Amino acid sequence: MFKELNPLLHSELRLAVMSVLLSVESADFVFLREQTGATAGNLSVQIDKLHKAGYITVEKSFRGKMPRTTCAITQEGVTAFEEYVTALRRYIGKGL
Amino acid sequence: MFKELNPLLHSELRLAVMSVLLSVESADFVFLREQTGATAGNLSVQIDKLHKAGYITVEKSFRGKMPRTTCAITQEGVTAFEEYVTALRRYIGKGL
DNA sequence: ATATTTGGTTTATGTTATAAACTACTTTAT
DNA sequence: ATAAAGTAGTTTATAACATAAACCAAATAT
Repeated sequence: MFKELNPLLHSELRLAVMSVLLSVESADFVFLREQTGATAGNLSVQIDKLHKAGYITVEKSFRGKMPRTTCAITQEGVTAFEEYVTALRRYIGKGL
Repeated sequence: MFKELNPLLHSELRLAVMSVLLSVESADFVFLREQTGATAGNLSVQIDKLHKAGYITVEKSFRGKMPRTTCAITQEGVTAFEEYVTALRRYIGKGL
């Protein structure tokens, strides 16, 4: 009856990160922190989990002398997100 | 940008329970266990949380000599669910 | 009589989310 | 030149959560 909700996506912050990345092509750490309102620590951890799952890419570079972390969603991430949304429908009904 | 997702509802099993209760008027423990596929222990705990939050009513009675637990969603529960779904929209976009 | 099933609850454990503390470095003010 | 403050994160400690396993009480089947 109820399909499992991908636990990697069923997390408020990770879901927010994916949501932002779906709409912007790529985003750096600071932008994600601002958009999601998360603390840097929490964001760092959740980015790592999404990265290890293969749902996002993470590139470290320098903007001038300052470090910079840039994230983007992968095709795998897009697919996983879509499947999550589909599964979620069962739970929340036609309402959404 | 992202509204908080009510943590009481942002749980796979509690969401499934609410989903069932939204569609059936009332349901007993066994029915909920069957529909959700949850273990009895987990279900017991989650029903308790939803009850304490005022989202569902829990009535204990006997069917013959066997105990029976019957649950139903409250108006408060319906409202909370609807708000959860609304908030969720922000995260999952038009996709759903 | 004893073993199994039913309908649960309680408790123990592993997982998760999160904040707080920390690292490393840069910029700005003195 | 040095100190103070800011930037961009990571690591770690803790609290909350989900879940399974163990348990209880009564009924039913063997």
